Amino acid sequence: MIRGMDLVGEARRNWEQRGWGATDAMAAATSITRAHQIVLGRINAALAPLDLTFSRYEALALLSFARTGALPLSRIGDRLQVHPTSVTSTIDRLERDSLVERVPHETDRRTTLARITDAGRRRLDAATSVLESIRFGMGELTADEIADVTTTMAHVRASAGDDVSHSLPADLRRHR
Amino acid sequence: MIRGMDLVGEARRNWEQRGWGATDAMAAATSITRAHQIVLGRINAALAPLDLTFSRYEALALLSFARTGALPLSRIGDRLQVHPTSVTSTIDRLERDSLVERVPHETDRRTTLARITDAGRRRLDAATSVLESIRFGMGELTADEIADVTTTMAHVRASAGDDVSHSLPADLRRHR
DNA sequence: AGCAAATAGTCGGACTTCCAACTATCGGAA
DNA sequence: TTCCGATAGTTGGAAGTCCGACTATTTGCT
Repeated sequence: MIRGMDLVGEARRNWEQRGWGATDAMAAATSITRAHQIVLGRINAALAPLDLTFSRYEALALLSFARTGALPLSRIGDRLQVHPTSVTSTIDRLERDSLVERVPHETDRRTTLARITDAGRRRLDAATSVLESIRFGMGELTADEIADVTTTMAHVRASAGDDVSHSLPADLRRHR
Repeated sequence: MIRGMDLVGEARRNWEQRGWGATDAMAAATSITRAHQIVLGRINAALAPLDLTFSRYEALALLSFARTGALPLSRIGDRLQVHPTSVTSTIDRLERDSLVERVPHETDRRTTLARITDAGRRRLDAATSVLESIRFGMGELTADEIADVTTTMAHVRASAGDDVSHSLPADLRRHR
């Protein structure tokens, strides 16, 4: 499928022609943007039939990992690195579909917990199967190329203060 | 700045613990998402004082590269790989600030051209300086790491049919 | 104890992006 | 020449993200 001219190459050409700087950084940023668009698009397209989006899927998965199946909204925001208001709207949407429910915190009356429901767990399992089958949008990349993506993005993430010590595939972690 | 636990590593741990598959692909997709969030966040923060966003900046830059400073909206959508409605809203916003103006096509009455104004060019130049100074959100990455980002993302883009033949930094293109 | 600072969540607003549907126009084939 | 399908752009609606502001609670320092 020939879907497009070389967006990044085109930008690079124009950039150099105009004598602007930081060309390689521009190309890198543009590449990340485009790759993100591709991967997210594939994932969301695959999840659409299940009436889920990637962000809602992520929240659902996070809750499913909690021992009690519930977490304070603030912890969801921390883990997913999104703004508190984004968590509110994500949980609103999940709650509307009865995949999650809000329950008050036992002792701290400020906090609200989101708890995954049985329907939520079923939906999550179905969604996970779908995402596994499309390899989370990574297309036809080889295992090495996929490992490369994680490694390279770890550099970017590290530059923003993210801990990346356990991000890499097991093989890489062992050999380096 | 210690800004976060290892989001990807945490996901990976939970994944394996649950016996789910495609773990490396999941980690890669999550890594791209997070890296994109970081880079875009830095870029938009840097552009905010100029009352621009990255998408509006991209449109402005694209127009500035056209000989006449004008392009049909549809061509903007093609080049930037966004939906026609996104172009409409982006150009609406730029036009509101008089950085761009809509002009009718000479012969085809269906098409509308967006033309960058002098104010638009001035704003673009200022924005470009700012983005160069923050290296397009690539943080403290070395030149090699930045080149790596473009190369690795090219694999992902190629898997979606993107032409990536001119995307890589000049050095790499020559040696491969 | 008492009050200021920090924390938790929500609301309204701005922006971007996509989809579906609709209008207008162009263009090629019968 | 006519007509139907393709193309161009807009509008309305749904989602997601962030910010600023605001309420309610909790915590900690004096």
